[in-house]
Amino acid sequence: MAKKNTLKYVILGLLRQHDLTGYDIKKLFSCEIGDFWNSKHSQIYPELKKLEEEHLITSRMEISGKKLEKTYYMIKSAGIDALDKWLSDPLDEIQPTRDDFTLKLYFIDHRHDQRIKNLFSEEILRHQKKFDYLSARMGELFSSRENQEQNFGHYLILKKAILRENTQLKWLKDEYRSLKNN
Amino acid sequence: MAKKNTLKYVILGLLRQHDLTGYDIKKLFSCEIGDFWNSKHSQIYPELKKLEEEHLITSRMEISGKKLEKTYYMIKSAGIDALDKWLSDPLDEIQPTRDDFTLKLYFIDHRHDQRIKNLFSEEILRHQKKFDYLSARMGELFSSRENQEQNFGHYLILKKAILRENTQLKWLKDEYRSLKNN
DNA sequence: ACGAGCATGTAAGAGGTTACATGATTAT
DNA sequence: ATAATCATGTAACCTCTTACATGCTCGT
Repeated sequence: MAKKNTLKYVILGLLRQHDLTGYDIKKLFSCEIGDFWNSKHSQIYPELKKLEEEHLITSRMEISGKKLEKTYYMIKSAGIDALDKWLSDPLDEIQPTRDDFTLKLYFIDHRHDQRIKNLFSEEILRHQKKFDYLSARMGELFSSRENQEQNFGHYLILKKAILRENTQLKWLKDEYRSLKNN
Repeated sequence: MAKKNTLKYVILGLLRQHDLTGYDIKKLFSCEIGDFWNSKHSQIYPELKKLEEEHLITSRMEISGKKLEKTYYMIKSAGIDALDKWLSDPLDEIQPTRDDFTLKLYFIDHRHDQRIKNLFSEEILRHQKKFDYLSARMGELFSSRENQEQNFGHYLILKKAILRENTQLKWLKDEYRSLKNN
């Protein structure tokens, strides 16, 4: 997973839409963007400084209240170029999921091992929660046809994520049911 | 992704099935296990030594041919205990996919951007290849009911992976078609 | 006044990739 | 013979998480 600096392009992509502070970027990762990317603030702030040194973005200071300094970052044309270049690069190899449900399940050999049922019930809860969240966001963001056209990529990936969760939940529930009928 | 040392448990899980060399483990990551885990040999060999120092595994030497030394690792009972404990631990939070197709798509706003079509056609090829591979493995490994029962977890995760690829491919092809009808 | 959240940063160390390195075996 | 693959290892470097650290603002 190391060595690609994808965070760089995630930041550039977000900054192309709006000027943002590091804190704003962090918050975006806890909403539906969190479905496909996440980074801690301790990684975001240094990366922003690095991008500024590379002249891909600039910053401006704003004072909020009496003295709280907020640093807004803005993309520069070199940043847009770098982003566009990345978007046109061929895709990498598909990465392994590294999902711990799958991993653990793989190492349980016997159908009647109780731990399989435990894994499934935990996994169903996790994915139900995610499915509900994503569905709600779809309603909030893209109930109008206009919004779908305006942020078409975002609309597509949200649709894809919901389909994924839906399919997986259905499968999990089916298998869980047949596990109970031993 | 840092900080969980999942590789440790992957290795323990594999060694519980058979004694293996580091090279064997690496090879397993390029077959269907690669769908959910991968590590380079430069990470595997040191990890094996670390696990041996922790007394979770031991090793034995074998000579292949005239002088090629192969180090087979074997799991110890402390290793089995560690593995079992991990299997019973609650699952982590769902991790973001960090998949670059999704990421790139998110940053393309306009329906008519040519790059969307490029992304989809690349992605379709990637997943078609994966789907074909996984389906073939399913046929090889689990055509008999007996094998399904013997490695039940493996059977389930392979089934899950195939369902995932199938659903995704269908979605990709549908969207691709409607993109072409602008 | 106080607590929740806003806002930004650094340091240490674990996890992971790339590149460098070497030598043996097997199939053609 | 020679190329592909078997087999093992280290060093440098990047990515990412965890933990430590600090101060401000807004709502109640």
